[in-house]
Amino acid sequence: MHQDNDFLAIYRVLLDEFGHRSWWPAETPFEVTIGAILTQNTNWANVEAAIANLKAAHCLSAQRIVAIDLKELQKLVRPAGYFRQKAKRLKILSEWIYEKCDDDVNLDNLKGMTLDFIREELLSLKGIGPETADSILLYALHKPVFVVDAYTARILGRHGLIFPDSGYDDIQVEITAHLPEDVDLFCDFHAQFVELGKRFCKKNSPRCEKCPAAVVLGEPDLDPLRLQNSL
DNA sequence: TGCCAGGCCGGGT
DNA sequence: ACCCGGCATGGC
Repeated sequence: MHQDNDFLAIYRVLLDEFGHRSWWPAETPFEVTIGAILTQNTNWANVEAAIANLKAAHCLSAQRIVAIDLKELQKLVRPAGYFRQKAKRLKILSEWIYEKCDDDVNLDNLKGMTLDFIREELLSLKGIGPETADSILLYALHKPVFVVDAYTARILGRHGLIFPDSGYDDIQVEITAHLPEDVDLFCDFHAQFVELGKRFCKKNSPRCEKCPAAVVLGEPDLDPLRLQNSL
């Protein structure tokens, strides 16, 4: 389907194009987890406004999220959209964290647990799916999981590096099978995908003009029928 | 103005 | 096992 080093080749091109992203804007592991919920299907600029509200209300710890009145929490996270759902999801996640962690901001107890255990626990919580769980695992707890998001799937799909009907787990397996298990690489590579997506691979853009990935992958093939036939 | 953004859930086939 | 509607705000 592709050369074994395609993914690393893409990474090198993106790294050269955008530089190290040293990504996920947050000051603490708990703030990462908050952001992972708030950014679900939502522009990061809106998430920033919600986090600023939470910060002003001193709600950037699990204990404070657990304690705050639900209606008040809804008001704080409103700019992030889906505010009723997200307020509930923040409560559920914070209750789980508060029960597991002595330090409800740095989450050191979680860092000592195995990746698979935490992932299963997170996925059992209502409102946490694979991407949110993996974002927490990678960016808050520094566990080696590759985060697959809409940009990643779209970019790889348009370049024919994954099958059109690939699901989240399929894509994750495909990527990690061709990369060294390296937390820093996983962090930066995912950030590069997002940067590339924002600039060149939006949902309804008919063609990725000047897409840097085309240097190693060739021109993107956006015709679904042709793509189907070629696989 | 409508479309999109760093998803996930629940109910129906 | 898929497919789909609902969830919601703010920026271009």
